[in-house]
Amino acid sequence: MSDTEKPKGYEPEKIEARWYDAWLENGYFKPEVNPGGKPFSIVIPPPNVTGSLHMGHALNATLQDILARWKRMSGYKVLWVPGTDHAGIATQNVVERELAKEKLDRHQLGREKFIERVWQWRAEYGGRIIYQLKKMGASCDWSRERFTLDEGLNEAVRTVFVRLYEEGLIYRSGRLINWCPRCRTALSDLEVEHEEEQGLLTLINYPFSDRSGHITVATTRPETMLGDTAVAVNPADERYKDAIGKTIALPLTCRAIPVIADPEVDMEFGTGAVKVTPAHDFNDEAMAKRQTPPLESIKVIGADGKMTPEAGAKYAGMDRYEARKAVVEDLRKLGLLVEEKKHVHAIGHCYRCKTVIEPLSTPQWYVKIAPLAQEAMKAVREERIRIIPDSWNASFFAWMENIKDWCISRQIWWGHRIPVWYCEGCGKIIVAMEAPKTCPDCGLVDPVQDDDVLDTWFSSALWPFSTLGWPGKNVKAEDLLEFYPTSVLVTAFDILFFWVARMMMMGLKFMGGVPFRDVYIHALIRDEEGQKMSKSKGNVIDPLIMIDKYGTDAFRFTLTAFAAQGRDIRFSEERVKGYRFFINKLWNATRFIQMNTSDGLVDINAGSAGLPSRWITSRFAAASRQVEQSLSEYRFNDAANAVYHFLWHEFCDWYIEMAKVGLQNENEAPGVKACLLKTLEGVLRLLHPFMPFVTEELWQGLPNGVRQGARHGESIMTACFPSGLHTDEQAEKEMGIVMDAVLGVRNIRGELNISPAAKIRIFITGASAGVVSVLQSYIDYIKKLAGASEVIFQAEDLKDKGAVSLRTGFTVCVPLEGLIDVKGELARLEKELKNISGDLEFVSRKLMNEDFVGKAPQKVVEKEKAKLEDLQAKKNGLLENIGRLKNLEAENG
RNA sequence: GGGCGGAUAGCUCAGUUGGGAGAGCACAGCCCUUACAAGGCUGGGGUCGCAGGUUCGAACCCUGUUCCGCCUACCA
Repeated sequence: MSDTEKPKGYEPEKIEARWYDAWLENGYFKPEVNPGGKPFSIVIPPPNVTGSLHMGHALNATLQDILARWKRMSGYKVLWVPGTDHAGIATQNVVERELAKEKLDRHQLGREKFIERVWQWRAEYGGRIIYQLKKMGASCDWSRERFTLDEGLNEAVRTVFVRLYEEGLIYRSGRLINWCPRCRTALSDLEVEHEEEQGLLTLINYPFSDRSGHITVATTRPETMLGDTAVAVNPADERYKDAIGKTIALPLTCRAIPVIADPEVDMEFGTGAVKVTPAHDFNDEAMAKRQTPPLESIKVIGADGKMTPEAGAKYAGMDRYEARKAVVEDLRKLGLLVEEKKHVHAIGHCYRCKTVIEPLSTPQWYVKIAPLAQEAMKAVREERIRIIPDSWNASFFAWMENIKDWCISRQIWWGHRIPVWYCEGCGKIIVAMEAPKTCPDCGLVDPVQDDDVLDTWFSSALWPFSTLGWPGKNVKAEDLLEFYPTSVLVTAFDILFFWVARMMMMGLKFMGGVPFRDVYIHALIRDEEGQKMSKSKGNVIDPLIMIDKYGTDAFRFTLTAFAAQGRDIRFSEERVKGYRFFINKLWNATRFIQMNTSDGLVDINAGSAGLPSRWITSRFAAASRQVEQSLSEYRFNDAANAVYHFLWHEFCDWYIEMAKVGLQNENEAPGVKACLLKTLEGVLRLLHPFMPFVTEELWQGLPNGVRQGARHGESIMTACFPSGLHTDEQAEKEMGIVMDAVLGVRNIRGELNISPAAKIRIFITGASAGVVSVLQSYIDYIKKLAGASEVIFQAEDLKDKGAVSLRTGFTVCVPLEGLIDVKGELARLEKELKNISGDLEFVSRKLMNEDFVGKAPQKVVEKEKAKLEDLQAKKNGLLENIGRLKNLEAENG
């Protein structure tokens, strides 16, 4: 597009669409674009196939893309592996809901048909989130896209399972697990969400069998009393000393249960006597095991959350909550109910469907986790893995140190089938990569495979190496050699334990080395009130709507500028608007430069660079260093702010304004044009990782020969990232003097409301020869930026009546020939005097303090001394001028 | 119960080895100065939650405390 056609405003929808496909077609997302570079790799946290892009994904993808693009531009061989997660329970739930609409359930359909349905569903809707990631500009290598249920990943899963089993790190147990009666599956500890709820503590009298009275127990779950097999008291509890060993006639049943002693019983809580239901409570189960002989376990609640026949004919078939009411009512009728008091306690819920969890005894597979956790902790302790920000280390270690064995079997159909077979003849358990034809022990044919599938996180734990081809028969195993370990994992803290810790364990175990060097934990995005976004609260902001309204680049930049470490993000649409304006600024700066450089040939190496050009070049160097430094420390917001400030407040506010002067000057113009183009080209490259689309669009519009950063191909994506540039202290110092003079005049204008249209004369006094020489050289710039008709240097003694501004090393005076508002100016100067006097007093008191002068570093003392001098000079100047104005006021009566 | 994080301008937030506090937005004043009014210039505004301590010097380090949020935990 030529500059004459370039619209005045930036219109994202017109330009963002066309670049992504071009990048993709040219293979720029593949590591092969930098064949000789050092590898830099990231695996994406695979979003659920069921999902659609939310704010968390958007932030996550943006940060990864910034790193990927930055490293790619810096010459690294970058691989960003994308993919999705099969999300067992969540996906199965979705498809089951679809079936329900057809008045079907999965059992009617049968396992095979049901799985087919899920794959069908996945084919239809599973691509949505991928499309959305592309819309975000994610530079993933889509040719390497993976799915956690891929053939290759399945091979990895089976391999890991078999090896862990053979090493005794996977075992089967029938102990209590967390059971979701709605999903009808076991859950790991992590998949249970605890929430404080107002409940009831029910006190019940349990009569002794010998009719010698009763013992009162307290419970939050009265219905489980039908499965009680003991009442426990603390052996040290004087109140119940005589009760130990007695027998209780368990109400509503015809069973007798003993009173036992257990040191874990809290004497302070409730009545100090606790009913023991080993089949439905984790504590009670442990207590039952401690007894000799172990207590009996009676299951009164089934997998469906309904009472079993063992609960007694009356209650069998009742829902557990219905049974609770019935039990309490029946006890009341028997006169055994003492009271029900309000009681706040934490209740576990299924993280997928929020149903209250039921501890249930069913055979499940577990990973013996402690040995694996040890290795992961060691890796973090030895800094082979860095967690950033490191405040997460504490949480990580706290969790890892108390970690319990991981229940990995799930009673659902959608997932990796457990590679275990049972011989129906001899009961032999066969764990193998492939289905065995016969039982190795008894020779019976066709052992039956375990019905269950593995926890989704089991396959996710292998993601950093399974996606790269491990164990590698028919996949690109060379990726594994080249890109493992990955460079950094970018994720939010809510899956630190679910996923990150488990990847560490599996990576260390099976690859013999860490899966990633850095873990960058980014913020969670909340709404403007600081609430977690959730569909039920209705406060969800859809990233795609933001993109439609403001463009991907503005949206990405907002997320980046918000992404300070260690803090959650309160998202605000206003900020997105602000950053759209920023892009507009860039757009128009480019427009200006193109308008001024399109007149024939521009020699990019032309001219000797004047002070403003040397200055902006130096500032660009500083900005790019800041960006690079910040990115290397994952300080994304600092990086974004550095480039924002440079582009807007240094390049646009100062340099472009000064360039307008330089362009008028025949001698300077070629150099200024070259500098404008070079700086613009550089800042586009600096900005590209943050806002890929607009930078590509504008960069492509630059004249040939300017795009010097292009490494190969013709895209900013593969151009060099600005690096290793040097600042120019001398230029910055001199420019500082010029800017100081301009700011002085502007201050006077602003404060005295002098119209910008009014051209004024400026006097400069009290300047050293050096300062005069600098100001003299750039007099045209000062005139332009300060709106002056004339700049006059005068030795001393201002006879003109005017407004003054005391600068560092000189004074600016604007004579107003009679138009001056004496009172206004007097007020202005007195305000200034007050400020300066305050500062001066503080500094001089500091310097009079012997301790300060003696103990503070020399550098700090010197700085304070210089400050004192400057303030003193300004104060004197102010006093002098205030005196003159007062005389003037008196003369005028 | 344990742990972590936050409390800084009206709002949202920066503040990286402790050297008298910054940005964006909002606000006020003056300007359509031909890149941009989605803009320019100028300005007002904070006892850095509270109380102690360390230090020549504390938003920053230490102790205590209040409020808010989160994670974690088998007190029935």
